[in-house]
Amino acid sequence: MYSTYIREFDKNVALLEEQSKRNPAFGAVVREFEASPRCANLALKHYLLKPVQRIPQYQLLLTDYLKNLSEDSNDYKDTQAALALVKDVANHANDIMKQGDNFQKLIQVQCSLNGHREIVQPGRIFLKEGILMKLSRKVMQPRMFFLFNDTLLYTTPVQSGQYKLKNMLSLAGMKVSKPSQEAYQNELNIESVERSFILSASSATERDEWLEAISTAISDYTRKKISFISGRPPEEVELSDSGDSAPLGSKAPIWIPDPRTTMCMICTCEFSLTWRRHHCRACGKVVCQSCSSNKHCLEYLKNQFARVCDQCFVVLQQQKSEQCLSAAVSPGSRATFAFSRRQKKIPAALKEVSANTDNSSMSGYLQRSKGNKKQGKRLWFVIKDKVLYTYAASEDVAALESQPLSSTGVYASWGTDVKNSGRRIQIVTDQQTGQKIQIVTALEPSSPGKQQFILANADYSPGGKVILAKQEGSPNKVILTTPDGSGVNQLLFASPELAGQQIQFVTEGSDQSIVKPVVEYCVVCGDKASGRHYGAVSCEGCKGFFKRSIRKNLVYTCRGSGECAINKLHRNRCQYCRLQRCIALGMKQDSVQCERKPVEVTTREKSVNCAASTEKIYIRKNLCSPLAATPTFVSDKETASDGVKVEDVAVWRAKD
Amino acid sequence: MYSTYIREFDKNVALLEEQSKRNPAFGAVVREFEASPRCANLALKHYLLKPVQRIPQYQLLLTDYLKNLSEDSNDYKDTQAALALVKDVANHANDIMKQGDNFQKLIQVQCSLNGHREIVQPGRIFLKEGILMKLSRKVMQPRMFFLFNDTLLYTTPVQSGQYKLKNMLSLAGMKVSKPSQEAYQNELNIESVERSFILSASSATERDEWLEAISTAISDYTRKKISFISGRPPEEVELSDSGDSAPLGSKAPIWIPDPRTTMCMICTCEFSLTWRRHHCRACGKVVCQSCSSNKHCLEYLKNQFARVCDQCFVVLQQQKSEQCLSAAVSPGSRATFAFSRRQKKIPAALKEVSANTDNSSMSGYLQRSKGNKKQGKRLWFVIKDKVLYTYAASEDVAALESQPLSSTGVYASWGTDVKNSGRRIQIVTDQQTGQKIQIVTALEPSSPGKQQFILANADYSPGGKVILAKQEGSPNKVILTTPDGSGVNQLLFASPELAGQQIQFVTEGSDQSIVKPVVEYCVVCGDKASGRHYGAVSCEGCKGFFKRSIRKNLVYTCRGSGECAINKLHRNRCQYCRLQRCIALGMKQDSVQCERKPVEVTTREKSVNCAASTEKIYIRKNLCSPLAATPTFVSDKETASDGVKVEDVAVWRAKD
DNA sequence: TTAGGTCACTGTTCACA
DNA sequence: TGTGAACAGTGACCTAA
Repeated sequence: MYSTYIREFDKNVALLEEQSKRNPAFGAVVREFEASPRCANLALKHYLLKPVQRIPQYQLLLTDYLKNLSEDSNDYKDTQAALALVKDVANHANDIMKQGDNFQKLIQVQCSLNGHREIVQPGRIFLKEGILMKLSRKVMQPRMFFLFNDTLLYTTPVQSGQYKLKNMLSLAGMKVSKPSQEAYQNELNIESVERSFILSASSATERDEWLEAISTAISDYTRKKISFISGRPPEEVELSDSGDSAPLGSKAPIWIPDPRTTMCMICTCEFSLTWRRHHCRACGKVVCQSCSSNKHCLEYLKNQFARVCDQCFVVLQQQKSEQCLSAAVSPGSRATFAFSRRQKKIPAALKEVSANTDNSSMSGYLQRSKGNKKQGKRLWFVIKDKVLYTYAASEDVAALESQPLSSTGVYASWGTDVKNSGRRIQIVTDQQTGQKIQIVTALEPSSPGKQQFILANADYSPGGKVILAKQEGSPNKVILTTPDGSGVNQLLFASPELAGQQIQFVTEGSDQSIVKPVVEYCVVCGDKASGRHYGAVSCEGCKGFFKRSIRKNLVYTCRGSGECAINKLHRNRCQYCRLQRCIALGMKQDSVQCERKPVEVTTREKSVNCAASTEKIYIRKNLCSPLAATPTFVSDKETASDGVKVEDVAVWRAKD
Repeated sequence: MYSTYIREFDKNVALLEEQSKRNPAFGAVVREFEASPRCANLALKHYLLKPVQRIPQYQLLLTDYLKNLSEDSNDYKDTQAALALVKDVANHANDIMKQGDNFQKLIQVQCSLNGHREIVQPGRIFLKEGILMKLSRKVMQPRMFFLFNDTLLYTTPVQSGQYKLKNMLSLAGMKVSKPSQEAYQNELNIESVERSFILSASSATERDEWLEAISTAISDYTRKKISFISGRPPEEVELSDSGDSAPLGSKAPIWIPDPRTTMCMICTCEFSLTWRRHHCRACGKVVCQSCSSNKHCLEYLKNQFARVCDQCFVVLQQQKSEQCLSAAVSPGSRATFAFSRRQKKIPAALKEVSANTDNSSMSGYLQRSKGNKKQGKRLWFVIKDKVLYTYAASEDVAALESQPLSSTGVYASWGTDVKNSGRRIQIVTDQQTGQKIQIVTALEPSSPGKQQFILANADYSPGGKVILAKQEGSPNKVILTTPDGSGVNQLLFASPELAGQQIQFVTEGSDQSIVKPVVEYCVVCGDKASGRHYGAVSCEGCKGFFKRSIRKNLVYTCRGSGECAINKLHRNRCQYCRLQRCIALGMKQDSVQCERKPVEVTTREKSVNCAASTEKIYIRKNLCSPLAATPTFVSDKETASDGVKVEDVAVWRAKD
């Protein structure tokens, strides 16, 4: 059914279009349907294509899923089995498709031969046909040849479209060759067990094509025959790929905007909504948002940042990293970096540069990780003249200026591995603004029992320096001094474990009154609570969840038995149980107020705009192409040469 | 090659044998060879069979090997892979073999049909052929039938082995059946889209065979078609229409939680994220959010509301509507309703019931449309004993109780079309709680210049009734009386325009000198006042609001038409109207003093803000967002629009 | 009395997933 | 489009002018 569907797709889409035109009422209904929200701005044709896309999509998805699945996972085996199944189906469909075409051709050949000869044979594949002139006794006679994977039919044209079979030449033992004399550039020799002849094509090109086709067929056939009889596998053929050695991003990509696909070319996810479609600015592929969450500077864009797909991102990072190392050798040069939004640590490359170059500047997005929090805000970092600046976004660079470090009201945070790294970048945040950040140089501990860090000011003036010192025996305390000793403060940790995290600066006198952090935990999920919300001590997450649930009057269902564990990690797994727990633990529905914003006209407006965008037109327009029908399958070279782009389509091979 | 080899095997072995006999010398060589030690006493044909045996043999060996291999073994994975490979090959060969036979058959059929018809189609499988007698006008005529997996060919025999194609009957929509009368045991009926006939087989057995074959083919085809189109695996259960007459929702559905599909089973949209997957609680189908936007009470859930798909929703509504009408006929029974979330008007059914039944109760979600506002909040309404209650959600029903109408502190609101409808449901809100709502019956104006409405109490006792009357000439005034005349109140509108909106009840005696009730209420919102603030009796909320607004010199905008109702419940909805009302009702801006604490230790940051507060800084994060951009605010500098985060810089100005 | 301030607890926002 | 960290607004309660 799958292959039949594909086979008839062209015809059916054409029919739909024709009828839509011919019958205005019908056309209107179709358009109306397409305009309905459920169509998500896609044309009906598009949905007709869905069943075709499904199988390759499943295969890709499962492959990808399996790749990311640990072998211990419960799903692993099932996924493997599923993949095998889908592959089977895909292969089967592919086989059927190919065989369908092939059989059709075989039948056609068989019918065009005078006298019933069984040309149709399982395993026989049609390869090429054409008229060649047979040279005999200086007389040229037209002969029709049909090349199959196991045999060459030698026939004489008799009447329009009919041929008389003269010989079935087995490819076993056949030889083809050019004439020894270069002058006969249209000729080729065929020697077979049954008979041999000299043939002339209409052109040198045609001759070469025949030569190529026949000799390939012979060698394939021979190889298979040998392997079949001997039981050994045939020798591997090298798959050479012509390497384009230009670095990625140096040239504008040839966009691959196949409008027919609604699939991300990396993860194969469906993006029914146009806004989820993106182009990788490096390779041009159509990708979804999550497969192109990174930006990278691209050479051809004058090192401006642009969305790239995850695959290109890795390559680009690698390229830049290499560039950067060479930049590090020659100080004064400028390198620009991009880091993944999800990147949590300072990349090695950045460390490298900052250690080696004194005057060079660099910048990039980094995650600020504060204390023991997993993830901080993504900020734009600039290192310039030993000062590290951060900005909310790269565009802010001009707007903000660095300010000298103040010794009061300052929070310092560092990683737990500080003591291991003699000299590394540290970030100190001005508590008041939360914005300006100065570079801190951590010095080698001057004595074994003492750790010391210098918070340096931008101008490195003595007045701007602050020394953080830690002493053995008092794990909760860190001394904060200015180099001239004018100001001495104590750093009091709530507990020794916090040493590696966050420290609060208090003045000398307030030693006794240790700031006790009253950390409360969410009664629903155990996450850190942000206060009492709707009647229960809870975290921001559960607060928001409860509010949304009540506001929208949502009713959830549990996929399990209504006993799902709700904890920080799994609270999002079951909304039903989470809400149950919220209510059970005292959250009051009455406490949720109604929305403050009464009107939400804007969303409608937005969607209208969206619908009017070019992308919709784009999709439709291109679907009209007659080629649109045969996308998912690339059965063999001839189909591919028909103009279907191979790259953007799921390709798999049938085994022979 | 494998399959070709198998195909030809018999022929070749026969050939070998024949030639051995016919040509004694050849026979002798063969025998000699077979006698040689290398043949190990096996005949040549045994060795010819080897290549055929090889694949199944490999499969058996590998299966056995794997069985005896521990999973830790190095070979385990390789063996698994090898086995998969060999199985593939075997299956492939098998397929090819089968298909070969099938194609041969298809070709044969095609050739036996007069006129070239493309019978050979990939995926088409030959199933059965034979002559059946066609009964028409009591004349029996022989007809040749060819059954395929997707179609039934209906042909007339013309000459030896040739047939004339009369119809290609698609199996889609075809039905076969036995005649109703048992006497016709050789007959069967075929009904198809194209045509139908009564056929007679040569025997009861043959008839049954045909019946079986065709019906199996039909169900297979239908199943495949459904599964192909829907992307779901075919259901195990027969798709018979045999009416399961139990009403929808009376039983828990058999869930159809097929994890493989990413498609909504109604609109076939793709949902790549699991949260978009829903189950219809009535039929169990996996559906998307938009195809299950409605909830309906389900019998098996004790009439609790649960998400149902759009299809079920329609059916359930229909069911309920029928139930309800019968309920209306027999008062005292209870009917429960559900209305679409998007439904904005009271459904006809609800009106019907409320008009006809006195004691029946009903409930459902309705949009409350107030005054000239387009859309209000969606609330759960319950009509019980002529009283209309509203709740935020259906779950609240148990939590709230109706309270008798109080004549003090009550706001009434009605639609502007009141005078046009002689009798309709009106809603009166208790200002204090904003929750309890009583039914109001609007009576036909007793006299042209007089409008009268009755606010009925829950028990319909005379004491509970209040009559609202409006008189020509005094648009700002509405008389409020009890039927017995014991209490007469005046309804004073702030202005005539408010007539359709909000009215405040004051007691009769307070006409001239308004008697202050013990409890004072905020003139702005009607909440309990905490005293006189900035010149007006107001609550803490409005006090604080006014203070903040003046201090920060905030300018708000109304998203409506500047006539938002300001009451306790909704005062936060529109800051613009709230402030307007504050000013209109006498709050003096001059009474707001400057901030008292200019900050000491706490913050340098705050002092910055404070200094700027004279310049009236207001921070709005979402200024960048096009949605939030409101015309009243003017950003101070052009730099702000440059993509710089505006939060730190934006200055908001009053428009005048 | 009626200003002011405080801060727990509402609300909304939006990057991210 | 749900989530939740972050931030903005509200108002009950308190102090003090």
